[in-house]
Amino acid sequence: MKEYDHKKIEKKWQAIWEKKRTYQAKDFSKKPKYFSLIEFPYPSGDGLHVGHPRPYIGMDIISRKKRMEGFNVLYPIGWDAFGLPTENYAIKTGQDPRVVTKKNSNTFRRQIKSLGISFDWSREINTTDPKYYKWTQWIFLQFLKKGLAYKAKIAINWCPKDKIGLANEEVIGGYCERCGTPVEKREQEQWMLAITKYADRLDKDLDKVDYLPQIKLAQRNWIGRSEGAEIEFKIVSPIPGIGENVKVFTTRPDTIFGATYLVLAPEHELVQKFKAQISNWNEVLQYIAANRNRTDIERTAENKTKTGVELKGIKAINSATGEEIPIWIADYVLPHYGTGAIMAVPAHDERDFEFAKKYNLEIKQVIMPDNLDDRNPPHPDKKNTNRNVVHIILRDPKKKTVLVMFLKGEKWKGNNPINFIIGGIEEGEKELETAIREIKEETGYSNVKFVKKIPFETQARFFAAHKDVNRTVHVHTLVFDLVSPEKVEIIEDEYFTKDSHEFKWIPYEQVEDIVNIPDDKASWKYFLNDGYAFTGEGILINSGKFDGMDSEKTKKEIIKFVGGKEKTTFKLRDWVFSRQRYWGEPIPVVFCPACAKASAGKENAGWIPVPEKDLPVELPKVKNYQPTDSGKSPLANIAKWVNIKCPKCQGKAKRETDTMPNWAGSSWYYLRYTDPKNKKYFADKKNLKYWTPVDWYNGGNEHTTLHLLYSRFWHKFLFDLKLVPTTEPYKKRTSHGMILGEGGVKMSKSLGNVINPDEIVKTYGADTLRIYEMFMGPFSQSVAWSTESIIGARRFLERAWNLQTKVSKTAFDTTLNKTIKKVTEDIKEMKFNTAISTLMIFINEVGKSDSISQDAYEKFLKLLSPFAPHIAEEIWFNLGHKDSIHLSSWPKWDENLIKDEEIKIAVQINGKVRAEIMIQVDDNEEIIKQKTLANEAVLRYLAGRDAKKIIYVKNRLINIVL
RNA sequence: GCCCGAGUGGCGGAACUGGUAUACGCGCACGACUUAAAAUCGUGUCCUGUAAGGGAUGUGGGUUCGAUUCCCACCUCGGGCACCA
Repeated sequence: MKEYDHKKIEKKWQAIWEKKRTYQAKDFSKKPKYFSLIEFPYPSGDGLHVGHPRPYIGMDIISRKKRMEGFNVLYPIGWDAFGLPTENYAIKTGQDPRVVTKKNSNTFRRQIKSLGISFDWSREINTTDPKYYKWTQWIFLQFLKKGLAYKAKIAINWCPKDKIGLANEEVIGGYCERCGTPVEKREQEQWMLAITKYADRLDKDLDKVDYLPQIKLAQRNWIGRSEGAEIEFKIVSPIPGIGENVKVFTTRPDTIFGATYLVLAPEHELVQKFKAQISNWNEVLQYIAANRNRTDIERTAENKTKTGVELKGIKAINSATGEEIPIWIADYVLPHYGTGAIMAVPAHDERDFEFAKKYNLEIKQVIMPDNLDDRNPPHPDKKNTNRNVVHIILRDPKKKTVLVMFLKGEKWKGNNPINFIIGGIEEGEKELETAIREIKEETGYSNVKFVKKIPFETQARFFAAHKDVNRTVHVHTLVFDLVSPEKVEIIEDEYFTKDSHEFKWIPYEQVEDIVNIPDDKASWKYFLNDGYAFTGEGILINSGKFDGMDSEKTKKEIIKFVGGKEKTTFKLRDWVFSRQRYWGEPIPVVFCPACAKASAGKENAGWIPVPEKDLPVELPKVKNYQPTDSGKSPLANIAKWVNIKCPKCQGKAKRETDTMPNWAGSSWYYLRYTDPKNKKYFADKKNLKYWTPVDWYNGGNEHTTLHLLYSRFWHKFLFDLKLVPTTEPYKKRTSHGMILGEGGVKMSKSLGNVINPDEIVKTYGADTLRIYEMFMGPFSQSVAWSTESIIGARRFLERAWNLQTKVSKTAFDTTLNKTIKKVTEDIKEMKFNTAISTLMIFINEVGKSDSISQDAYEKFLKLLSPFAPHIAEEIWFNLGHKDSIHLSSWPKWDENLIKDEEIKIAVQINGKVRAEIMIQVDDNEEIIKQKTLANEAVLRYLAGRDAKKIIYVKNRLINIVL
């Protein structure tokens, strides 16, 4: 037998597979189809690093297994090649990005091919190929036709020195990434895609797909559905002027009685409308200006303190109470979310609370928490009673202690309440009177001083054991200071005796831990922190006819009461689809001034689509790739290209010089794979029908909100045009973890810790690299690279290779069948690391014997083949086969052969393992108990004691409790 | 600040649905083969203790006969998002 020579073997089989088209997907087949997809790479100038292939290998294993299970598998690849890095390289070196892209993708292709991944290379696509981007442009025209593409003024990041718009990624801490100049905001006309029109469906249809739960959650958070109401508030002014209403959006209409002021975004149109009525207009203007010029640096430096200015001279009317409330502008209210205006409810919203504290605005509680005391919950069969009560925080200000009451007695069943001084408010009595009376009667202290009432009331429900009734109480908390310690005599009654209570002075810092009823915990916290916003649901107070009702259940009624309407809003914003850059798909429209005049006032007036027959609008060659001084794409400099006849009126017109973002080409690429060479359609309907949806899409976590959402949006749009057969593009989505550099830091050129797979392939072979990358850790998590550890993967393959000298009889039935089962199931769940360790265990087992039967060896090779395709194929042919192992059938296991007859189980005493015994599988409990109690070690531990309890877990362990 | 993920030997990691923690691999130590080295093969390898035993899954509590796994609080690391009414 020859030595294992990975260099020879791997090159040889790669050539043969390519020649025989082993991995080509066939359009239409009797076999069931399977479409597996990875995110196609961006061919950067740095070439491949070892992190790139991890997902490709993972999905390769899935795809290869699916092929062996009889599926017609489509596993394609291409290049997502438009975008910034190549363009910046072009600007720096003056090289044509087309040339650079070609060079880079050639390198990538060579490197990926050297790994033996079963891509169908005959379907390779490239987003920068005019034959491809013709269809990207075509889809854009469909958006335009349906009114989902529109122009809008949008603030962009602008570097005043480079005179260039910057991507968020190029802004580092508020400064331009390349020249360090502070970045400014600048308004620019941009093409937008109305993804928000699909927000609802993008959210709801997540129910239909099989994505990892974190991925669904991330998408849902990004879309940010929120149910609430739009409510109008009237604006009034002593100076007669325009009568206006302002619409606010709120998710908490139930708190409207507590709306003590109104806040508009500084950009809100009504601010300008009331210019004449606003008496501090200069101050307002200053605030607006400061806010507009504020760059990201200043915002971060500002440390989140909220700022704002009152619009003096105008007021709003709270639609629920009819009271006049002040109006403010503040930048914590965003112009593009909801209606750009809010009703502020400081008692029940954290931001409003912070703002109200800072500017001394009224804070009015309208919801109190409904505290169910779960230590002493109401009894279902006891009488319910209602009471108003005062709780008294009696402080000794000199000693910094508080008087706390410990209830004693058997009736509480160990759940004795520990609380402040409590007293029921009698008919006709004031809170303050009750408090003073109770202090005197219960504690004897007669010289106390009222400090304040805590403006936070609560409701409590509990079983009052001392009176044998259920109570629902409305709690008012008052604070008193002890002036001097003299006492009068305590008044005892039926319930209040010296034996039923004990009072202790407790230091401030211990109060929170000692007091054990929720109301006192809450009011103490409120007292200590000088208030906080209670944002939960509860019982309405100070809310007119709604008092006493449940806040959650009353929302709809309150909306009706104030004449508002229910409304759902989303965080998701429309997609800015223009870039003033060279290296992207030209947006296929022209601007015609004559047509603009004719259709003035209409949306997109003057913007005429390029006729579909004239697509693609090819990207012309330019001399200079730098954007123009005015911030336009370098395309604007090519008069010959820009000036064109209007396709509609034949008048003088100019081409749009904006290009598309690089998310465009990747929003539909998976569709092109089904029919990559079609000249008439982006893909034939028959092909789409057969191949879509993608059965399994694996990609990076960083793409879960942008790319994944954008492509779902495009797909749904195409579905609405009846151009694709499914509502969702991807049935299943998983994600992989990054490969980090040695020591767990990110691999990057600047750190000099990038590992090039070429080196590894040369030294150890592609199969070794594949095994190592799949073995190093769980596929979904980041793992640090370790060149030192690769050798283990190589040794494993060599052992598998060396078995060729041992082929004869030994069958390894049990081990083999266990291995088949485990590997089959692990691959399905992407547990590649444990699948490989199972294969290693098998090899170790066989290594102990002199021989292995050909049948067992072949089954093992089949299991190995998705992971290490070259070596498996080579041995397979050495064993006499004439057809590829990769087209053979996946082995099945026999459940009967897996079962052991005799097994070892653990014997625990009080939960600790003290011995092991051998049993026959499925022995009954009696036999096992006998065996256990006969065991020497067990007897030693029992030392004559009897077992209180014996727990037997079938075929696993027996636990004796003493 | 909010959301998500993670924390287990010297290192990467394993552990089904709550049931013998540390599989598999790296490294290390010893042994065999060799003139020698490398490679290979074999044995050992959580900590502590002579042993019996005791202690370990980020920390502290809880539930349970039994917790890496479930609950509560906290700490650390990684990723994402920035005031979303």
